[in-house]
Amino acid sequence: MTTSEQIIDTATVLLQKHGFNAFSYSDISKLIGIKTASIHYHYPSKYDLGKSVMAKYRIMHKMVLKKISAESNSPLKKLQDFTYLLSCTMGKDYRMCPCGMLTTDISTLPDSIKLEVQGFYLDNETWLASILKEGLENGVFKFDMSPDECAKILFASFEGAMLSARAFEDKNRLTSSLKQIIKLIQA
Amino acid sequence: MTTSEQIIDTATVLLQKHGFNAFSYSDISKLIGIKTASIHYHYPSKYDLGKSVMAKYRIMHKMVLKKISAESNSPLKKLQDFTYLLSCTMGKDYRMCPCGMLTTDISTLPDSIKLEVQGFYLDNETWLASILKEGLENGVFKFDMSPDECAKILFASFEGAMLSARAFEDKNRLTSSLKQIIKLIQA
DNA sequence: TCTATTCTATCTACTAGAAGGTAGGCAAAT
DNA sequence: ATTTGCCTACCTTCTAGTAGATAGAATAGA
Repeated sequence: MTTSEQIIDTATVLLQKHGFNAFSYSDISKLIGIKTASIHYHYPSKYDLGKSVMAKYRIMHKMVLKKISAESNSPLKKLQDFTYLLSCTMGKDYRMCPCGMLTTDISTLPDSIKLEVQGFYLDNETWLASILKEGLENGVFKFDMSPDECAKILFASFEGAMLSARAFEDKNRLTSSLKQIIKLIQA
Repeated sequence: MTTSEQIIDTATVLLQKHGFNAFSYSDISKLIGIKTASIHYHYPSKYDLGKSVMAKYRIMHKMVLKKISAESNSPLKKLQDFTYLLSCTMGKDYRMCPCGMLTTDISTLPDSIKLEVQGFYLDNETWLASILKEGLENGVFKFDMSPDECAKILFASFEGAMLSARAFEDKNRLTSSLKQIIKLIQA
């Protein structure tokens, strides 16, 4: 793995654990054994780093979504796979999804990062909407709104569930909430 | 208003707007025209301040919840009042609920604050559960889980909806999401 | 092929500013 | 006479970021 990849990956974890304004170049430097000046060489400003973190995260995330879509499962199973993905994201150290973290920090961030964050919301909402539409048509799901609207509240609910699990350091809060949310739209 | 109240109120807004690790005693001092040392007199450490912010917020919030409960409205109307309250919290400058902010920052905070944050979740979940139970019994609501479980996912969803509205700086995202979430549990 | 140059990735050393926090003084209120 | 509430002045540590040196790899020209 190249240094710049190591930097991105380390920054991603620190962002997920502590938030954008709670980690420093010094933290990264200690974790990967490199001087802060070297990090500035790869990512001149912290905002550059933040943008790159979200950009890479989006790409990786979209690949996983594609894989879930591609498998010949029922829409329900695909939705469950999605929530399982969130559960893995949180891991055992109560990491948030980076997008959730950056959303609280958003008033302190430049547009370059803001756009990546919004893009991540849209990536997920678009994907969820397609699954929901499929499930609505073949009678697996039932809801009294458009798939687009339902996708929005679903993704927001998932993010909120991660947040509350983090608050209590209780992963069961996440997994059980995710299950119950899905139940609300099951036919 | 006393100085310590002014400090709390200013810190509350800054917390809601930018997060715990993105405002300083200096920010507060500039806003209310007082030196940072004077803020330390009232709140020796930033953690003391953070705890007091959440404690006051909880008290005020519980008073509003009590008022909503007391009015002789249907459980549906009470739930709508609750979501209207969240909408007011967000205001026109996309403030998050302080509890949502502190939850992302939580890994950098002491137990004293953590407990207040968890308390805020429980305050809301308890209140929501009672409304949900009432509505379930008289047939206004319909969901296939316990009122406690439903309260958890409902509050998480609301927090998530605030988050997404903040990400897009779009209040309509909040209000419309809140409406649709309620729709999911309406009989 | 040998040499000169340029590029890459790191380092040391430094800066200016901001952070949270402390010590001690002072005037007004109790 | 003591407490309250604010002040000035200061401290230490951390922050993001810069300048300039260096060693090695890649590249280009003779």
